[in-house]
Amino acid sequence: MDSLCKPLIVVVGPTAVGKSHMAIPLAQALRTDILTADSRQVYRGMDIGMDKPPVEQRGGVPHRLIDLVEPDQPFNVGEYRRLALAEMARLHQEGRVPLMVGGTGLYVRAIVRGLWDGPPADWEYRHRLMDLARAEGAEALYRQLAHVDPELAARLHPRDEIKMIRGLEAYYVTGRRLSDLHREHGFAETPFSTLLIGLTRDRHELYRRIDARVDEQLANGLVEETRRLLTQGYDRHLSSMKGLGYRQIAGYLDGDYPYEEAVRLLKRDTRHFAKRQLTWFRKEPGIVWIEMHERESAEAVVVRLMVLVQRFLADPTNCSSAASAHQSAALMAGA
RNA sequence: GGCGCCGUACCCAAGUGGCUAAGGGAGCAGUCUGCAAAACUGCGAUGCGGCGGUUCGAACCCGCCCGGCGCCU
Repeated sequence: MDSLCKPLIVVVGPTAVGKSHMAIPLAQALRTDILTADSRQVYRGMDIGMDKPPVEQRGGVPHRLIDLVEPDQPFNVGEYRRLALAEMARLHQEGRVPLMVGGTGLYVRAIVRGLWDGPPADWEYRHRLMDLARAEGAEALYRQLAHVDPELAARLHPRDEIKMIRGLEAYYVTGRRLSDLHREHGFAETPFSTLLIGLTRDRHELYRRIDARVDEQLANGLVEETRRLLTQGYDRHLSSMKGLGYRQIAGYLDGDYPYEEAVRLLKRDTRHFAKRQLTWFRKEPGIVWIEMHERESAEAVVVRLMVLVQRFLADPTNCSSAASAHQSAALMAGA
């Protein structure tokens, strides 16, 4: 079993571009599940803010890799990858092509190009480093890192605590330099035969959609959801609560600023996020881009997606198993 | 038509004769291998409504013109 017999279809794009909307008919046609690649939808009870499509809008398509942990439980790429690989193995076993959909670039990359097989987070050690940074400033971390891994230190900004801590942690746990370990891995794995589709649209149009979606989230009860989470004891410094929506609304609920300001900040921060996603995906190799327009119907975009998918499945170098041929036929009939 | 106030970047705005025209907002560009919706980094005026003048030197003073606002007729 080499990667050539493990096809994978991935749909990426910035938030609010319309990924879910496009993915559901595609999943239906492929008779497969949607594997969400979203670092935020893994938290249970965080629905409105994380834009999980409500069950009644999922068209009967099972959504995997969401609602995995409580908001105060740690989660990370490694965990995601383990669970995602298990889901994909299952689907391949059943002769189906997994359809991954999401906006977390790192998670997608860890699936498509693999992940350095390093140690998981050592939180005890991290907290020690965080305390050090708080007491003596980030420069203290930088000095340590420059000592054990000068190459990594040279590449990081002296204020970038998170990445400096990871570098120190890797050295602490493995005794080797993270810069060496990364170089050895190089994101060079090819575990799957992948079709990577990127959805994009005009920036102004995207920003308009973001503004509109934030208004929708608020109308759907984002404030109440945030209040509920805070009441349940999930406080603002949790990684999950620092996600878009909860962070800004919690600020309002705590009296840091008025409601209107929270809304303004949420819209702005979501625009910034979408921009960063585009920056990430822009340099990710192998993405086939589909530019969406307001004037074009969702159905028309789905047809364009289907054409790419059909061509991919029909290519015998990707996978010529009977199952996928069957899927391909179903797709043709549906399109 | 007369008088007064104002005109500095996409927006707000400091500067009222002498270092390279503050600052904020918005925006743009980027980094990323186990917290990634996080975290972190970089970037706007050879120019102050326009044209002349005064001065060694003008966003700043003077004149005319253009535009905006207010009051008067």
